[in-house]
Amino acid sequence: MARERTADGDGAARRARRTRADGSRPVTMTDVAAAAGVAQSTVSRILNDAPAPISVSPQTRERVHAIARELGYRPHPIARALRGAPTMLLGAIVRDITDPFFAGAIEALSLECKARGYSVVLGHARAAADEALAMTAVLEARQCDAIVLLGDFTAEHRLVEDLRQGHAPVVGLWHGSERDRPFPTVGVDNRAGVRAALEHLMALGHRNIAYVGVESLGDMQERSGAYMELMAAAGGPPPPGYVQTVANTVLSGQPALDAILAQEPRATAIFAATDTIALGLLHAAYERDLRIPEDLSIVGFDDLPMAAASVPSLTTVKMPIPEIVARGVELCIGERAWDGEGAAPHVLLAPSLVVRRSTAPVAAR
Amino acid sequence: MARERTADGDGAARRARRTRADGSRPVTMTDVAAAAGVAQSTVSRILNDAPAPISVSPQTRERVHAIARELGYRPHPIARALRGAPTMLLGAIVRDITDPFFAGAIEALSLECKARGYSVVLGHARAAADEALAMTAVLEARQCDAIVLLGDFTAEHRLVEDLRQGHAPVVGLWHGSERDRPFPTVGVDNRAGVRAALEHLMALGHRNIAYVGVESLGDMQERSGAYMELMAAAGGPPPPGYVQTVANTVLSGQPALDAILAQEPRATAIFAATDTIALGLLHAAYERDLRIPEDLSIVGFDDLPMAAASVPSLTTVKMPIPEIVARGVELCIGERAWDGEGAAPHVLLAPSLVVRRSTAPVAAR
DNA sequence: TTGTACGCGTTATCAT
DNA sequence: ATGATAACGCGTACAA
Repeated sequence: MARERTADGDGAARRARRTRADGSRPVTMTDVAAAAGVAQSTVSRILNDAPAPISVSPQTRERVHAIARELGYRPHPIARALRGAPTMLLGAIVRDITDPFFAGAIEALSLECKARGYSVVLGHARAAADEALAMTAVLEARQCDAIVLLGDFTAEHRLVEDLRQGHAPVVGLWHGSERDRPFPTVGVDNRAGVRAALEHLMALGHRNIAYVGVESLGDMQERSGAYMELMAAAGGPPPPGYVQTVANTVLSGQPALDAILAQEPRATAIFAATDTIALGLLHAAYERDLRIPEDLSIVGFDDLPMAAASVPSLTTVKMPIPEIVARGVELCIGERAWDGEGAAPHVLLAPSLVVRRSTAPVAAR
Repeated sequence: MARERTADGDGAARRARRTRADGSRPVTMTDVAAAAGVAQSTVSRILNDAPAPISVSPQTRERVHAIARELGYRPHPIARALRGAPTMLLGAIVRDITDPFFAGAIEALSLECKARGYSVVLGHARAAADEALAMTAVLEARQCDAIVLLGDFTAEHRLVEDLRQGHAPVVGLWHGSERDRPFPTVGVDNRAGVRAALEHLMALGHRNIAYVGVESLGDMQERSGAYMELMAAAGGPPPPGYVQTVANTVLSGQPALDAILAQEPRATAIFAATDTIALGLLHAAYERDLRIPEDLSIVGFDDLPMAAASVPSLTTVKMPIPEIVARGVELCIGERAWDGEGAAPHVLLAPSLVVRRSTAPVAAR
């Protein structure tokens, strides 16, 4: 019942916020002022290092500082925020926290924010039904100074619409390449990445290159599109069975591999849309007693940390995560954030190929 | 310069908070009240579903609701919070976001919080020097209703002290098993996990079981302690070279493996303190042309998602992450949160062994 | 050099 | 059934 829930939450919070073990309550500026025998405004000025016309008696200044320390005064960020100060909070809405790729992105985001004195608030919008919650929980919150979208949310019209009506700057990372962007966007040049991967395989003599894609928008669609185009340009389009589309899980490796190997001519290499898929393929191949790279070459995309330590280590397209995150953060809370004038910027960063041990020249038959 | 930084942040925030593309400002209750021709307090009551003696004219109620919707009114969480409402924010301080284990924990935490209507604020305290920052950034913030420590922070005295002086309930997950806990703690029964792993190996005939530990406190120390004890109890203590202590990275696998294999009698199995280490060992063994599990059995700890998809899949001790997180959350923001009376609860959950394909009977010589 | 007073957007307690 | 009003903790013009 709504009533009960409210009462409960309120009570718990009140207890948490206003009392502690010894029954005391948080020390406010007023408390410090009273103890020091000065006005609250004086305390405010002293503790904030006198912004405007510097003027404080060294004596009272020292006294106030001492008392504040002694009383264990701590500023109340919420009161500050209410006054218009930045909350130093950056909201991150991520489609799937489970995805190790986004885990890495969150890590990078957290680091970048930390360097700027910001903290990260996490939110999800996994299922479509969750839009509302994500919206009300994090976004509706004008308590974030800015919001970063991690992944492609172009299909979440409601969320995007809500965001643009909000009052915080928004930036989308890996948010696909739609035409009319309501906010700045930073992503990777998928086409360049796919080209690098395919050229690498072709230089090794591979012609029968299959593809395992992921059922999603944005990046994933761009990658499969680039694969189709580049394959068509280099000797004709691949047979239909060469293209598999699966969920982005390591477990998808097995069915995808089975389907591809059932196809003639037999593929000598597989390009996976993500490292997660590629690692799943490695595992599936092992379970089938297929040797990598002797019997089959595999290339991934992302360069997850695990890609360097798999068996065998994975040749992959390295995603410039830190750079993308840095650009994105700069665009929403940086000194040169987008001012909302004109078209929203769309930054595309270049990936690079990392050759490891999951690829080899095509076997002489 | 402090001055410049303040001015900058303030300006950006003011711009972000108070204006948007069309130059308008957020719609407040006062705005709605004015438009509806009623008092602001009336709007408050209506929009909050009349907490006390229910009494609102259906007409005005409907009108206010309509106008609020039309104007796009959204409550201001900060103002609410200032009034004592819970922020519905839970602070998570994690030692190392890079660690996939904690990434999984954060995921679980995020899910658990979401179910309760909370959002997660991320903070780190990687290096000791960062304590202060973590403190001021997230904690100093009474803006969190509660704080969850992810990992062992017993050595961070300053942080812990700061926390206990704070006004938000704190709970430590995987926080080690020190004596005097200033706050509730939830963790895993490391000894039981180690025992399960070693008994599994011994049942397979292994006697020469080496150990790769991680240089850290809490859980890691408990695991190495349990290993030493259990080995001693089952046939005498292992030779010194059998115990390696490394950083918790996949890259640590190679040096650890080299060191262990240089030891006589040659180990037939290795127990790794974490899956990250175990996966690194898998990789290192592959690079050395060692077959797993034929030449060497390997057991990990944690059961990371990747453990099921490695080559070969990894036998490991499954960490009950969701359960631990759920208990922890319950202890700080749940209905039955610790009331601060008496000793802080210390909950220990049991892990379970997951047998996969990285372990096999010791080879007949 | 320091104190007074007001407002940020809410909620809650009085009156009416 | 609804309107005025006082906090919440802080920053800051303005007055002294």
